[in-house]
Amino acid sequence: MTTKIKAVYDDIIRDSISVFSKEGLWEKLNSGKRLKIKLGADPSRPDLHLGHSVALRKLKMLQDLGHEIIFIIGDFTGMIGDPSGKSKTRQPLTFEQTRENAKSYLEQVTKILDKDKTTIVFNSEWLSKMSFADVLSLAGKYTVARILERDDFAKRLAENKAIGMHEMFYPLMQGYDSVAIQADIEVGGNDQTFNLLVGRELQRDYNQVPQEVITFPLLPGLDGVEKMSKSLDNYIGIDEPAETMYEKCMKVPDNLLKTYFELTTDLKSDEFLPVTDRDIREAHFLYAETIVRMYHGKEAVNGAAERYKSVAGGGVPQELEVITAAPGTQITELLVISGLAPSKSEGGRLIKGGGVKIDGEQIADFKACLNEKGEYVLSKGKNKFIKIVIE
RNA sequence: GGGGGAAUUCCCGAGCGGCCAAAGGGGGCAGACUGUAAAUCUGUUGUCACUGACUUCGGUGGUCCGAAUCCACCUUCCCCCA
Repeated sequence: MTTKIKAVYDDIIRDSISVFSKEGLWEKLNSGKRLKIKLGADPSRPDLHLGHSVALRKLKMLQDLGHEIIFIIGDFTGMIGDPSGKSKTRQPLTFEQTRENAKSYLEQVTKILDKDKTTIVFNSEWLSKMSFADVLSLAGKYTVARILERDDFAKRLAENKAIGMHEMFYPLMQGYDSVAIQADIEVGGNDQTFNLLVGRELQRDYNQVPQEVITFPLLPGLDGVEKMSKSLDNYIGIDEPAETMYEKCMKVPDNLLKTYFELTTDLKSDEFLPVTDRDIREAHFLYAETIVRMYHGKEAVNGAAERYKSVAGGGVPQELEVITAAPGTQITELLVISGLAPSKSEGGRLIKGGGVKIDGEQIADFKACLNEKGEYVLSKGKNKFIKIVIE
């Protein structure tokens, strides 16, 4: 057992950005106790992607040592709404929505984790019951100066951007979650370091053994600039179809491929480095295969690879979404119906720009219609295809 | 509590009574080139019945033949003083 613990410990130390503290982590892992390992989760619609998988894969290792993973859904904060005031469009979530989201969260998370050793809790359970006196007592444990140390607060202050009072409570609330569930370890992305450390300090204030904090690197997105996120559409979702996954894997920027191998696959460096060094394109194929195998199984790999190669060679994929329409329908309208364009104006622009094809023939006239009955393949750009049936 | 400034299309940011669907940049999309990559170059980036019409410049109401631009009130943010 000890060698197994050592292996997990070494693995975590190697792939994490920082651990507070290493000694504490080592001790707890060897204590023989079933540890409670906390991971905070976004209450809004969760679409987990490879960025999340970095931490999840480590949690799986800890699970295999027998420990319990506790996901805390931040529904209390979710019901209040977005604090930053920047994204005003974000609607506060209802109770039902948060429960619904939690279900889909669990579904996705168990693609990596063991369902039986995973618990989901909602922080409204304890946060909503706190009295004003409780809140003040919590607030009294921290100082304004220390809260302002958090770099995004510091930055916003320096740039004369607004910071809501309640926003200052977010780190405290998140930290209090650790107190409430008596977390032994908390993991998170590197950007969460401050919040995680607040939890550690608050636990001390509430006479608990402070949790060990492990932060993992943020996976850069497919754009190679921002961190991977759903809203920036630079992600590879762990729930996506094999074909989509394969295609997206091929789009990982060359200079990030090694990082992707390291953070999101089980391949050892001596398995992928020779390939990335020799032929980066070859390495992309290896990466795509590896990822598809991890999330869809071995059987899915060939189909996805074939589809990719066929489309890359200018071919049309076999299975397409089918749209039916009446004779005489304008192509711009078909673009909108099929979701290839957000509006007919945009569809018209695409046609004028030469980006729209019917059965491989570029469309020149943006007023063109499909008049004859039959089946057509409508395509936008190089890799968006829809089958149109006119009847 | 007092005084001063600001809010523009996905983002940043120009515009300060007609020539404004609104400069420029970023980002997005498409075309060329390619490895369905990067870099580069080109086009495009409110909607529709597309050489025209309609809706947009924080909100509401007003002035004017005409308002993103002027006035009033409201909302939000920033700065200075207390």
